[in-house]
Amino acid sequence: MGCLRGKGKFSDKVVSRFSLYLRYLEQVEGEGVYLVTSSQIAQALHLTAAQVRRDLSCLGQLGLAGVGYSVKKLVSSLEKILGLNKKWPMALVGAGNLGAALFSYSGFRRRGFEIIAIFDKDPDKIGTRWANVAILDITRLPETVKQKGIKIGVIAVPHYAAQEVADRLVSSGVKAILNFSPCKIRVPESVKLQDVDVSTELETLSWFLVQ
Amino acid sequence: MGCLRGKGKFSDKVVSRFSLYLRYLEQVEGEGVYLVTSSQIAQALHLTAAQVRRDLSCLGQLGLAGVGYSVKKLVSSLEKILGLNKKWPMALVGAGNLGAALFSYSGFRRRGFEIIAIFDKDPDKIGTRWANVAILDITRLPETVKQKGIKIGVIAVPHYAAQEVADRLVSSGVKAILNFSPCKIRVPESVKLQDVDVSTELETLSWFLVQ
DNA sequence: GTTTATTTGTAACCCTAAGTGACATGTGAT
DNA sequence: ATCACATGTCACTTAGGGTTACAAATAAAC
Repeated sequence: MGCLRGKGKFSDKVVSRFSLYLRYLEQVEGEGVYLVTSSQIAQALHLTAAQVRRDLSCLGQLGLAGVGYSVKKLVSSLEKILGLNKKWPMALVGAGNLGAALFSYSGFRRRGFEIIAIFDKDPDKIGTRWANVAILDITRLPETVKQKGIKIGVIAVPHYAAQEVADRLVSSGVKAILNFSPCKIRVPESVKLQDVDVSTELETLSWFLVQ
Repeated sequence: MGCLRGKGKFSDKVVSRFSLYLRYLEQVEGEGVYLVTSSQIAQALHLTAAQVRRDLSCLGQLGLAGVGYSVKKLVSSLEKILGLNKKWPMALVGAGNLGAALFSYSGFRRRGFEIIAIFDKDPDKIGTRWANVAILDITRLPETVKQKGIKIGVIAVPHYAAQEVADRLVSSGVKAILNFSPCKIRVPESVKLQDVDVSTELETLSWFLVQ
């Protein structure tokens, strides 16, 4: 099939491998490596060389036949296609245990992802602060999202509230949602939804163990 | 294809839908519903009725033609097949930010999953406690895992340490691993590995937004 | 008792997407 | 000029998931 050159939609699988390639390449770049071959990448990530080449061909003609790929070129191409050369302010909805966990996890920030607004509907929480981010009433979501140009929403509320929160986020203009609540929510085609369902992952493990 | 009856390995997709079915069924059970049809389940979870039936047929002949399924029966069958009628003590490796987030997230405990041992290699952390779980030196992992019969390990260390931690967990007798580090680790066939790669999920969102 | 309206369980089929193999093309070294 | 090597891509294979369709089973209606 190959990938449509330039712009276009490749599958989520390919995109998530981009993410892996980038991490590997940044690592070897840190070790002073300037050139890699598809086989080296493949071996490190447990893939086949052909697959690596086909994935990377989506980025354009970056490789040099008989030589390999410039690490620097690959890194910058991947960062660009993944949008990691930008800042991504995010809105977190749900200031419970899980929300706190996500907020305190600094792994986000490394790549330009930062929670700059927090919403809840518990009056006890509203008005308090985490670090220097105020927890606002959920009704303030639309204005805040619009004013700060937030494009990514993070849902960390109980399952019964998840769909309603998603609807609010969408109608406020959010274009991508990371959903940590353990339920299937519905969003329009134009909005990208990504689920992180740790409960289900754990239950899959548990299932495996009782077999 | 269908599912091998009684015991056997169905695909991860099916198992993760089991998890969804169970959540839905527990919800309607709480609303006092005793009987559901495959179409009702399908509608609630945005699936087709045929798929629901085929999934549920993996559990045995639980439905009654012309009537539907007993909610109670389904719930107990699903809990049994998912191993949720058991306690699952877990070992957490990595007492950093992410580890703390996971530990404090109480969503785990609801289903019998509980972190009862924490390991790190930072001398400043070793010896301190979170709630009433002591943080132990990573070298104490094998004995603890064996002694407490831990079957599930949770990896929350930086990527460069992940493979080594996985190897330690495996050689200590852990049979299932939940990996939060953003890298592909290798484990033997006999060990079940589940990845939760939030960074990659975020980067997928970011990619979508720049398209 | 018979018929009708449902609903399950499953066999057969379809179909897409994902990965692999293979090869022509291009590159640098000898 | 030749050789060894690596890329980019076409075509093929494959596996797996999902859907359609239907026979068997059940309950209600008449």
